[in-house]
Amino acid sequence: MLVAMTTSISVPSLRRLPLYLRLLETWRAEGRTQVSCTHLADDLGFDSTQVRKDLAAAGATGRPKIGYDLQELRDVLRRFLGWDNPGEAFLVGAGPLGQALVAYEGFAARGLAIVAVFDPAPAPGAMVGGKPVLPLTKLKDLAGRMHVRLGILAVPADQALATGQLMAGAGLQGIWNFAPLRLDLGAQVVVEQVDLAQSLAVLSHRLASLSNPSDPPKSPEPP
Amino acid sequence: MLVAMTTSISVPSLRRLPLYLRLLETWRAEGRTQVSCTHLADDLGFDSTQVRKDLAAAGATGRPKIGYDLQELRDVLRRFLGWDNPGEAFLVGAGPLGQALVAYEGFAARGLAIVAVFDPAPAPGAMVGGKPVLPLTKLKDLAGRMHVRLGILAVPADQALATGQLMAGAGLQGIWNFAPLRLDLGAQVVVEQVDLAQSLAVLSHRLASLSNPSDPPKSPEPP
DNA sequence: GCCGTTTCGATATTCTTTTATCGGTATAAA
DNA sequence: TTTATACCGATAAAAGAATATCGAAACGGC
Ligand SMILES: NC(=O)c1ccc[n+]([C@@H]2O[C@H](COP(=O)([O-])OP(=O)(O)OC[C@H]3O[C@@H](n4cnc5c(N)ncnc54)[C@H](O)[C@@H]3O)[C@@H](O)[C@H]2O)c1
Ligand SMILES: NC(=O)c1ccc[n+]([C@@H]2O[C@H](COP(=O)([O-])OP(=O)(O)OC[C@H]3O[C@@H](n4cnc5c(N)ncnc54)[C@H](O)[C@@H]3O)[C@@H](O)[C@H]2O)c1
Repeated sequence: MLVAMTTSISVPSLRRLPLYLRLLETWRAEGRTQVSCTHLADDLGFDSTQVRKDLAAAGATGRPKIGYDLQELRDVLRRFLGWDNPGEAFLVGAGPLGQALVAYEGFAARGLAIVAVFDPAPAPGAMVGGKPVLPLTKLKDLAGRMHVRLGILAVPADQALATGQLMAGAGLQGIWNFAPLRLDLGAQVVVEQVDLAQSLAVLSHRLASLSNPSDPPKSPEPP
Repeated sequence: MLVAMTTSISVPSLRRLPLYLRLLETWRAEGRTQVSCTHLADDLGFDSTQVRKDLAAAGATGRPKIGYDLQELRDVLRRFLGWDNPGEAFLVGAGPLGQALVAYEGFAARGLAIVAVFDPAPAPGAMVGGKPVLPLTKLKDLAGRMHVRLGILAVPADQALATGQLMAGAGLQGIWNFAPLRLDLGAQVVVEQVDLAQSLAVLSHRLASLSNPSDPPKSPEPP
């Protein structure tokens, strides 16, 4: 067992870990066995010290001159994120977004397996991504029997709160919420919000200030 | 014309603006005409000072005791983000995710209109979300004639760089990239990354440290 | 075996972001 | 009018994160 961490990792650091992991997978496929913070930082445009801090926060340890063992670093990061063993998840909401999520094969590498799809009143025999669509009424029973902890919420915004409460009541401990709505389900349930509007806001504003350069976001003009 | 800002808004602030805007739209539908930072902060779990700063950075101005005029605040925020007039965008990649994005009606309220869909070799007459799917070869010509500035990139990761370069070459100034890959298209093109893995990492780690509480993320125990 | 180079790990500094505090203003009730 | 209250705006302090600096360790070449 690993020694307990004294300090918690910051959210910005946490969000960078998948970027490192992705690069590691690429390099592993190319046959490399060693990596250094410098390489990771160069490739991602970060500072090498920052990368080293992030990796250290995740529990990775390297050796001077050598760097990190690629395989070991990958395993440490995956274990730290809980991506080493497949976590089973329920998808609630079989709309276009839900269908895209079920079809996405990238989740497998992130320790996520969608094991059931729910919708309020599915047509009998309805399938999404090769999986049958089950009525919401079966959610609680199945969650209990399958010991599923994670739910993906992809229902219309006006249904999201009620559906989220239903999922929490069914015993799901984490909810990945794609509805554009802040969910408060109490301290027992971990809610992570996916908000495209936030990302779009950054892009829109940069684009707007590009054509209307009253507010230069970053002017790299050497003096 | 507004007076030029001396200081740029921070990305965290920028990302919070859509949350305010969403709440404002809700309250506007309920008939409210005035809002205060306190209300916004309470509803979102933020600090009221932080909200006030964000709104000020966006150019909004309120009045003591009164708060902000809801309609005016909404307009200021939308104008600041460039969401007041519909920006036209091309969608490249008509896979499941692309189809979900085309079908999404929430973009209209964020000043985004997908006006054309592209794929490498669409079947003749192929339609997605009521729009014809055009071959990639037509992208450059159409982008020039329609003066489209924004592209949404939803192609497989191994195609993303080449496709992104194609889009940049066609004159698109902003690219909203959904492929799990860091795109570097030079300083001319604004690239905003949508990375579900980053969001999932936060959720996974919180969920993992929930069942293995060696690293309590936040322990709100009053002394 | 010695030396230069590379890279980790730790510490320190700077920058950014968040939170707290205070003063002033407008409204409504007394 | 006076007074209480709610709120904005500005300034200051604190916390947090990014960047810079330094020492130590290990490998390869001489
Ligand atoms: N489609 C996108 O690209 C996109 C982008 C960003 C955010 N979102 C958000 O994701 C959510 C889903 O998007 P969508 O386009 O698939 O929406 P949608 O409205 O087209 O489909 C929602 C699905 O949920 C089902 N549903 C309705 N009520 C339900 C309930 N109470 N419990 C379970 N299922 C229920 C519906 O039957 C439907 O199949 C929405 O909140 C949307 O705002 C979507
Ligand atoms: N589906 C999801 O839920 C999801 C989630 C996160 C990220 N993503 C990412 O979004 C992207 C698209 O996802 P998807 O599930 O729709 O992928 P997909 O592979 O199923 O579909 C991609 C589409 O792009 C088209 N395409 C292929 N090469 C192209 C090219 N050179 N130019 C233009 N179009 C091309 C294909 O014909 C196909 O229609 C992928 O990079 C994926 O990793 C998807």
